[in-house]
This record gives sequence, structure tokens and C-alpha cells, in this order.
Amino acid sequence: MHEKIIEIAVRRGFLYPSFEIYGGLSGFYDYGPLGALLKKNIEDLWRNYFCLQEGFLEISSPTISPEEIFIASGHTGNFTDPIVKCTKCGNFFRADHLLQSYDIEAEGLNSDKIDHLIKERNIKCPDCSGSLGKVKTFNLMFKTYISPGKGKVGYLRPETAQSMFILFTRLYNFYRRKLPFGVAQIGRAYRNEISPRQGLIRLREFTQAEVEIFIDPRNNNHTKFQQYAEEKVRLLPRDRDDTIEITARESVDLGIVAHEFLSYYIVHTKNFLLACGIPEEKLRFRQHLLEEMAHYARDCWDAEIYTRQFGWIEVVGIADRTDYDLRAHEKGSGTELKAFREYVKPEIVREIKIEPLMNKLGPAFKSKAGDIAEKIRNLSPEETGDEIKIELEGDVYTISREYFCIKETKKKITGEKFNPHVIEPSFGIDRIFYSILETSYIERDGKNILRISPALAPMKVSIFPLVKKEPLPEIALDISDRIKRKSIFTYYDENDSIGRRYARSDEVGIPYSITIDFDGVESKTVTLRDRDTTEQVRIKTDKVPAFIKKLVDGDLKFRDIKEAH
RNA sequence: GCGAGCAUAGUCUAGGGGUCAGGACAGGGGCUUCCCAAGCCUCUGGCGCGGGUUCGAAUCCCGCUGCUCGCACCA
Repeated sequence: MHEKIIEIAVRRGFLYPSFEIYGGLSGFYDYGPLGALLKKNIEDLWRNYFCLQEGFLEISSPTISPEEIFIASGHTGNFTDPIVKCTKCGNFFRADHLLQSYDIEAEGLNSDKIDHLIKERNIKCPDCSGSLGKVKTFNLMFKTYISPGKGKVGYLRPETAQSMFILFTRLYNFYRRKLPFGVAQIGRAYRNEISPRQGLIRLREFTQAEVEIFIDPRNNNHTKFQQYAEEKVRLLPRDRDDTIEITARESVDLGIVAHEFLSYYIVHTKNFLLACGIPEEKLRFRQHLLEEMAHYARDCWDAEIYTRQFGWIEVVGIADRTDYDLRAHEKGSGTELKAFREYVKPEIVREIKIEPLMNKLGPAFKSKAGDIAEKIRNLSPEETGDEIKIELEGDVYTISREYFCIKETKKKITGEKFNPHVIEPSFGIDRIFYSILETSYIERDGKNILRISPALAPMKVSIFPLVKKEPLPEIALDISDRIKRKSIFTYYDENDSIGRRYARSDEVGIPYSITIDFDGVESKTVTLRDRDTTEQVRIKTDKVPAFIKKLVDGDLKFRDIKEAH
């Protein structure tokens, strides 16, 4: 089944293993002509759901980033696993985990320290008691050097998300300083997997479609939640062994999903995947176990699709990343990444302050004046009498009342700054691509059919002159041109028998076929065939482009045309 | 990264130390008023890479790479 799908995908131009003529390299795939179109269509559908409908605009950032970003985000730490290999049995172990199993705190230690500890405690292989080799680090990020010579260390991004956090203030201004707002990005990300062996499911270079939605954590309600509140979703909460099917509202009310925002995107994601043609029964949302959750996440639900080959695979992660990332980058960059929350009522803050009078202090204390003033400011008003003593570099200065005053200030505070929290739906486009291929594949009379939805199908309509004799090809090419003027891909084929051509067309998932025959020359009609039923209907040639457009857009069903004729 | 198995056209496969590596399907061209992989003619295309043994290697040996499975890894 899996082999069959991959065979079709490779043979018919959806996928090619990369670098084949140089021997190939696992973890990399080329999308062929039809694959690239299908992928593009998935991305466009995603844009419709997550940009257009949600009002989240898309940005596009570099795939290479300087190392500081990943130091700040925690990726350098989390992507560099210390690994140790047994010299006898050859098994690999996470070196820090090994130490921890001996109750030795190893979190955050570098590999030299861990190596030292292993030698010092004489720790042996837990499997065969053989002696352990040197601790090595394994980094899942691809490293590179920016600029020649010594260059700055950089990494290929392991997720598209970071660039959106970094741009927070720019984007916050773009959205005119209002929360919530969202930003989207479709782009490549890179992870140097140790041994990727699951085709499109685990790639070293892959495409993510991510949205970062910045919200005020005091308001987790979603203004459009109503719209989805009564929709049912299949959930697998972390404390259960089986899925439950409940409405979005129930999931929030029962405290299963943390809040409306997450719940809303679970439903929205479900609807997107259904629009991709994934059958609802092959879809569920699984909550991450506590220990499984990333260091930044508060709650995370994965959309999973059931595949025959790999079982349940994660295709989307919907996480509440809290304010982890914005705070991390604030710290890392020294730049504030905050939003402003206005109070319902402004607060008046009264403050009593000691204010050094510089016009007196200056002439009297000359070069010491600045330091003395600083010390005065740091005193609390209660500590002061008519005079204060200041110690500075061993000398004691007595400052009398004429050099400072005590002032009461009133400040109106209209609100406060805070780090917004981030809700992140993150999609693995390649995995969705695979799922679509797998779930759309069927066999009919020993022939392969890809029942890709009309919206996603790489080619929308085949154009077949029944035989090669004029005027059939001429009419066919003319129809093809008129359809293409509506920005719809057509597939013209005049070779071989008509049955063979239908079979070829079905195998690459073209949902409709137009066949031009001699019967229709006089009456100016052609037949329209539906891939999934093989049914045909004779329609006026003039109407073809408009019908095809409606069929592709989902505004019309083949059945409707059939019934009307 | 470890262990095991595998590697022949686009795909599936036959064979095998020495004149031709054979077939099927797919693909190209041609003929056929041909509606669900029809037929006939014709053409294209292959022993994963590197080294060794040998007079001679696609075949035997070694290494590499890739694929499949198990282990490990999978923020």
C-alpha cells in the first residue's frame, strides 16, 4: 500500500528522492512537477484558512539566523544532546540521562564535565557493563558560518517561529498596537535528524506553516468562539486511553482544553484538514503528555492523522507557548518585547522622593557631586532628617538640607506593559502532503486512483479528443485555452485509447475530464467526466470553462450538473 | 550511529566469471470515427558507487552509499 503510493508518487512526478544520481541522501525529497503543484495548493488552502479567514498576514524571513537567537530561545541547549557510546556493545545513550539515573545532577553541564563525571564515577554501559567511550555532543541544528574568515556562527532555523517572535514590536506596531493579532509564515525549516527513515514523515529539510497569535493572557476568550462552540472534535486527553468526542464548548467548560483560544484553533484546524480531504474518522487531537511537552509550552494538542504505514502521525501542533519566547528574546537581545494593557481606570500613584539640588551640590562638591547625588537618590525619604551623611570612597560628607528637597509627585498610570502569550498552530506541510496521498489513494478495477479534492488536485481537468482526427484536437485545444484563461491547469492528451487516457488521468488525481467526440461537433457539446464515479454528462462546449471553475471552487458539484442535464 | 537483509531500465523482475543481460508494464513515434488500461508495427532505456582478485567482473571478495527491518534518537 505504502510502496504502491510512493511508487505512483515517484513515477508520476509527485516526489523524487533527492540527489539520486549521486547516490541519494535520506531525509531529503524533491517535489516533482505535480508534487510541487499539490504542495502549493495545500499551502494556498492553508493561507485561505489561516491568513485570509483569520486576518493573519504572512511574513517571510531568512532561513539562516545568527547563533544568538538560538542561544536565547534555548535551542542551542535543547538541540545539543550529549551522547555516549558503549565501546563493547555499540549502544548509544544520552549521557546526561545516564548520570541522572545515578542521581547525579547533570542538567546543563557541558560534555567535558559529563565525560569527566562518567570517568570519575566509573559508570559502565547499562546494557552490557562495557566501558563507555568519550561523550560527544549531537546537535540537531545545521551549523554554518556567516561571512568568510572567522565568520559569525549561524544556524539553519529549526522552526519558522523564532523570526516572528523577534519581529514582535514591528508587527505589534503594524497591527496598530492591538491584541490579539497573528502572524503567519510558510517556509523551510531544518533539523539534522540522526537517521530519518520514514520518507516524508521525517525530513531534514521540511516545510512548516506556522501562525503565532499574540494574546493577552488575561483574556483567553476568542471573539469568534461562538462560531465553533457546538462543533464536535475527537480528543485524546493526556489522562485518558481512549478518544472522546465532545463539542468545543464542552472541552473548555470541562477544563480538558485550557481555554477558548486553543479550542477554537483545534476546530479550525480540523476544518482545514477536512477541506484537504482527510476523512474525519482518521483525525484526532491528542494532548501532549506533561513530560512530552516542549520546555516553553503550557498546553499542546497535536492533530494526528491515521496512516496505514505509520499509524497515527502528528501533522499539526497547537501549543500555548506562553510568554516564554518573548521573554527569552527580551533577555537575549536586551530589547523590550512588550504590549501595553490600558487599565479600566487610570491609577494615580503618589510618590515621595528625595531630589538632590544639583545647582547647589555642584558648586559645593565639584567632581564628587554626581556620585553624592546618586547616593542621595537611593535613600528612602524616611531615612532623611535635616541632614544626611554620605559615605563616599572612605570620606564622610555631611549634606545639609539646603542641598536636597523632599518632593511629592503624582503620576497618572494609564496601564501596564506585559509580554503577550503566544498561541501557535504549527503545520507540517510535508506530512499533510503524504497524508493526502495516502488517504486519497484507492484502487478501482485494478487501476490506481488518487481522489484528491478538486481544490488541491495539481491538474484540474483533462482534455481528450476522442481520436486524433481533426477537428477534434483543434476543438480540444481551444477548450483547453479557454479554461487556462481562468487560471486553471489543464492536461491535454491525445495519445492512446480513451480508456488508457482516463486511467492515466485518474492516477494523478485529475478530478474531471472533457472528451471531445464527433457526436458533439455539430451540436457543439462535449462530455464531462467525473473521476470518482466515472459518470459522464454531455454539456454545451461554451459552458465548460465556467462549470470547471465552479467545480474547482466548490461552488458546484458534479451531481448538480448531472441532474440538470 | 549499531546489527541483519537487500541493490539488474521509470516500475516489477529473469539470469549469471567469457560474442546478445531476457521479459512484462510504463514511456516516445506510427496505423486504426476508439468512451473507460483494445490491437498491430516500431523505438528509447538497465547490472548503485569505489577498490581488489582474475587474461577477463554485472557475476567472487572488501569498502562506501542508499533502501527495508530491529535498537538508539525524535526539543
